[in-house]
Amino acid sequence: MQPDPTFVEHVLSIVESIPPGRVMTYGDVAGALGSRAARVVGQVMAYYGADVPWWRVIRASGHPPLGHEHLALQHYRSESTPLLGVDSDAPYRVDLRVARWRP
DNA sequence: TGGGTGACTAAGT
DNA sequence: CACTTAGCCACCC
Repeated sequence: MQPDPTFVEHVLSIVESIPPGRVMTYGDVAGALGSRAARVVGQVMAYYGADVPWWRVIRASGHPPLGHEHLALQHYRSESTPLLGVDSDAPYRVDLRVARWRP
């Protein structure tokens, strides 16, 4: 059961176009497709994101996908992605003001 | 055809 | 700054 690949292909294409050290929000990816289906982008990532740098796609709040915070953090430190709150015990978050990628 | 779902977002408390 | 509410849209049964 394969959904229409058009939407998925576009999502994956955009995610792959995000350079290291930069991130995009789900809403931005959806907007790049001319749609507002931010939630669908998340669903696509959950199922097809295995082969793309999914950690470069985060929420508008700067928090990484739930359940993958630790794994995402490893990638962020590896790519020198701007992080906030990493110095404290509280959950970290990406500095969208700097790391947000604008095509 | 219709209703439920979710790796979301923006606005209000 | 953290939690709640309503609105969204494509996918699935």
